[in-house]
Amino acid sequence: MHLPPYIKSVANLSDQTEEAISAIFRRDEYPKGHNLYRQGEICQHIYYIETGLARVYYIAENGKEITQWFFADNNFLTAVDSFYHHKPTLVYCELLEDSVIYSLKYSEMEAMLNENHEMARFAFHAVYELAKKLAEYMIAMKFQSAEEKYNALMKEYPKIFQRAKLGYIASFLGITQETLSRIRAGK
Amino acid sequence: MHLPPYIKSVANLSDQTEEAISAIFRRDEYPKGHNLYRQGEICQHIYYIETGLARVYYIAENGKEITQWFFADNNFLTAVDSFYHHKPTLVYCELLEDSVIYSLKYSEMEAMLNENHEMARFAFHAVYELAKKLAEYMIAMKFQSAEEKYNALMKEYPKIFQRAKLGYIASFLGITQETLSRIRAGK
DNA sequence: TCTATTTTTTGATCCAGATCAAAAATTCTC
DNA sequence: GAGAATTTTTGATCTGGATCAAAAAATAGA
Repeated sequence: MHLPPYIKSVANLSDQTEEAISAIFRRDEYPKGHNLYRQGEICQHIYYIETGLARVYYIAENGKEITQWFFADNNFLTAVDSFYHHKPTLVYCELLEDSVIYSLKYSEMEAMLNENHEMARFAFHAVYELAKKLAEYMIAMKFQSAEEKYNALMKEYPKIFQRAKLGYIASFLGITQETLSRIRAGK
Repeated sequence: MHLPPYIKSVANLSDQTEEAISAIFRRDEYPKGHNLYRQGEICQHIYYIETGLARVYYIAENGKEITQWFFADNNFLTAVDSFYHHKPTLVYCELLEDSVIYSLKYSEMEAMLNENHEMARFAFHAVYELAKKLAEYMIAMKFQSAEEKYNALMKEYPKIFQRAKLGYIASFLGITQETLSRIRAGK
């Protein structure tokens, strides 16, 4: 993997550390439909999506799949609590496209954390990226009408409609697929 | 400040580092109504609430205050993006009770990050706590009826009704105050 | 290319919760 | 402790979006 340049600079990493971090990431190509992790499993890795699209979802009490969010190219991704505390995760993560995924095992990261403080700074950054995304999403989604949410998503990430199916996007927005379909048709 | 014991152990900090971290936190007592930060400002600190209650909110387009979330005793709190990237924050943070607040300036933390890798691990942990809280909240709030959200909040944090006013709690839950009042009355 | 399967759209109905308005209760302030 | 200000409750009405059902369109498999 090559670390996104802005991380290197913001986290103030030396060339050497960047090299070390890049080296312990493992590169994989997975097909569409592959699960990075499943509910009940312990998520042992932090992932970085070079290309592709992942969907994080959970199963509600009524049995429906509710999309929690999407992660596209150049994003870090993990089941935060599971990863950090080695507890079973509540959510699934499924790839919606053939994807190139870099992964870093927690145990290896921890080992480097102990001997290299720049590595800790990197870890800080990766979790920060997740937290930021969550906070933005929360503000965006609360108290907006279905149509406003749709417009916000279109503005921020119009390609999502070519990359994920309607039902997934609808549950991400917290509305039904039928409503999303109607909004899109402009009625 | 005394660091919560579980952080010391999970983040695997030495007594010495715990001491150092505790030492650079500043202790303040603020009255109810004080703002830890305001929209448009750069949030320069990471806060830890020893006792008290804070409300993070933003102003929607219609001028209404929308509560994003609450932070009570023994929680870390900051405007993630602003803190990390020194950008103006979009939200306000207001104390709803007289509170004892510990704060740590980013610049000081950064300095320690450079000379002490355990400090970086602590920073990682603090941001992790925020991310976890966000993720849990998101799952809890999506696709639940007003009453389910109310029940979930009551279960998780019943004291909130003695500590924050109804309107704040309602906008936290994404419903109106009137609806919350009716649910509470059991109709 | 034809068929089967999945996904999206459209239609009709209905209800949870919003909105607007005003009364009741609680909390400040001097 | 009386009056003012704030907060909560209650009432009446209305609507955005859910639900259920089925047709149309798109995609995939052989």
